[in-house]
Amino acid sequence: MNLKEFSHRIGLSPTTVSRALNGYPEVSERTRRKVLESAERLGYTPNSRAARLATGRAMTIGHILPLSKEHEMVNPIFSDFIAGAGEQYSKSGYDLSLSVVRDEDEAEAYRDLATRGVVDGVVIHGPKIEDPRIRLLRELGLPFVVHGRSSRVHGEYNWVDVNNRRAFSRATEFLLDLGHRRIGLINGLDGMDFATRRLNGYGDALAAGGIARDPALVFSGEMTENYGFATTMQMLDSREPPTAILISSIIPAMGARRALHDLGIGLGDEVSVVIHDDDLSYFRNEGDVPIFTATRSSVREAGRLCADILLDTIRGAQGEHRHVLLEADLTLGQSTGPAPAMRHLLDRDRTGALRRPQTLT
Amino acid sequence: MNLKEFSHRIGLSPTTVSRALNGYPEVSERTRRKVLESAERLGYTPNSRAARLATGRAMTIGHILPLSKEHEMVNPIFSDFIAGAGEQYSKSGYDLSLSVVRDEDEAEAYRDLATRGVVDGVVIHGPKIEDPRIRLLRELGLPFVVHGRSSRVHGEYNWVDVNNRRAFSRATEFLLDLGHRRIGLINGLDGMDFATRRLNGYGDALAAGGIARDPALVFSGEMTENYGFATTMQMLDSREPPTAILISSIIPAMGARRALHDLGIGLGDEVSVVIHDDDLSYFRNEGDVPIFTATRSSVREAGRLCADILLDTIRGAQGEHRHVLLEADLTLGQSTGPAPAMRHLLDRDRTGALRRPQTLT
DNA sequence: TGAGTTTCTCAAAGCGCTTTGGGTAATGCA
DNA sequence: TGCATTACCCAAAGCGCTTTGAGAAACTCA
Repeated sequence: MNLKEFSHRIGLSPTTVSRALNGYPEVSERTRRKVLESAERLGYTPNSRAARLATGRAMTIGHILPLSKEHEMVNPIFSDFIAGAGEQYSKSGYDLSLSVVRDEDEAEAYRDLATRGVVDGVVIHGPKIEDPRIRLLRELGLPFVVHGRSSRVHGEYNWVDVNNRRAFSRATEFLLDLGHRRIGLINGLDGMDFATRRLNGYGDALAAGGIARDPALVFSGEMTENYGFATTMQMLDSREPPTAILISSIIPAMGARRALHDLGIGLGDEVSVVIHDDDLSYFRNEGDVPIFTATRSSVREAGRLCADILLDTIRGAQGEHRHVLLEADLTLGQSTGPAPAMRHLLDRDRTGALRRPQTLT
Repeated sequence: MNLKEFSHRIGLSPTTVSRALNGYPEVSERTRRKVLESAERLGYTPNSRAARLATGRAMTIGHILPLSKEHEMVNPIFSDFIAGAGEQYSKSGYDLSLSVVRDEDEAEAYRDLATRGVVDGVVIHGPKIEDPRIRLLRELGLPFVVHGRSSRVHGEYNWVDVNNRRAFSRATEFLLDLGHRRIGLINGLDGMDFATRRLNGYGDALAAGGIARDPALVFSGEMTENYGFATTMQMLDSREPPTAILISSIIPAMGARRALHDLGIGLGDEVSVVIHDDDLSYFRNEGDVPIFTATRSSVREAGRLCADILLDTIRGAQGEHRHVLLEADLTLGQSTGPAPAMRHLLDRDRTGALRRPQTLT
């Protein structure tokens, strides 16, 4: 049923019905109630395609998911972020459009969304240093918000980010305080802005502690379980293995744990691990004492915040740009302990003795 | 720039331009080429909002992601499925619309998509036994495809599913052949169709092997890492622990492995594990010898297939329904070995001796 | 060359909504 | 009661495309 027929049936003009449905003040409350109720009863819902053409608004937010040919990876945090953002869109009557494209087509995809007029704004995921998408979207005049930030980009833009530098410097400091001197870093892909900030945070703390950075202890790569396994193996197999490792996500941390177990090295005992925990719904680092000591920041919450900011921007809060910098809290888990100071003097115990919950506070 | 202006600029009528762009035969190849090239040069792209209204097609496929209040979980396979499906949509010029809703609002969400006319078809995720969504979509007359199947639903519909029953009976048989007699099952949520089929496959094989099913060895729940950990702990802590465990996904399998390690029980040695592996991009069960023995079926491929079928249906292949039943291949990994036949006679070795790669074939 | 075909092009009528710019009925006030 | 307000309601003109029905131009072929 369309508006014409519906309004005719209930004895009103299309104008009045449209106004009633869209909350315009020119219609009496009594009429509005009547219209709403009749719509419910007769099962009338306005056709969005027509409304979108008439208003010029798409009532849709775009997200682009680029897949590279080499590592055909979907970022595991993507689904939780989307869940958070999508929740907010629904509340505001917006739809979410997801475009899956090859990464070399990404710029074209944004351009396409803009000129086809199918979205009112977009979210930029996984910004790199000096990310070209920001400039592109400015040119296109399409509202956007960045999940993360992009260093070396001039000018203001909307973003929601975790204080990655601070989180990783804190985590490193914490390990230093425990007496660790050789600390590994299993980081995200090189060039990703967040990875750079984390590396800087790690560097800050080491420098403050008067410790030279050892390139052999720093890794960057796609954050898979196997990546965590392989890098941990490599580090521990070296002449001077670390006594502690920082890991950028819980997924490679699972791999790191596997490596430790395979080598019969006690986690939180012989080797300490601190992770960054995005609080993924299917992979919670929880329990009375969480498995991992972690800097935590919910990516789903970040999704909600991004959505709110973007919707505000679209609804006319022109001019000023909005930023949210989330501080990650450091939560103590079972994966950290004092550095085994005498370790290099002892024969390594490879029986994989049971790790006991820590009593540190 | 709109069609009117563009066509005027290049000295043609809007009709001709539209036909040229949409591949109608009434326009000469020379003209078409000229139009396409001019569009490229002048940066003209048709406004999709207008096209959608005019054609009555939304050129969009809907996916609904329900979140329940209790376990606010996003299925970890969701992103990979979407990546597969989205790839196909892009190729065919379709958009993907994702609605995040509370699960009690799910039916309403489908109804809404249909009456608002914003999608041409939808994909049903995670069907339950006798899933009401199938009937609803039939009533709404909205084309759909189910990722999975729904038992006890009458009549035909499009679906793509893994042969879960066969996969799990094979996996169970495999364990029986290795001499295991007490086999646990860590399954998906009760009521999910796939979980039921897997349970049946497990039951089939046990029955064929003349083994009684022990309820204490069967678990169902949301497939998180912690769930795998907790259930494994519980089983192994019992009077008669299993010597082998079947696990419905690699995520709880990570938890199971953690439990085994915490207890100092050798994986693939004292306790064998077979998983179902959805071949998630960030969680590959790979290596020369994969970590886990697994029944594998790529969920991303399932996404592609669902998309293809749905697009075909929308483009008019009326009448016959299409089904794809994927067979999962059983790949041997390091997590299985012969049942420790004498195990109950011996004092359990809790030193967590290093597991060595198996030589089984 | 001219009739019959084929090829290309066009004007105009929708698609189903929103929104402008009046109009009419109801209300308030003297 | 009469006039000015206010509260409602309506007809009609878009939004930018697609598509129909028909006309003009360009070819055939004898």
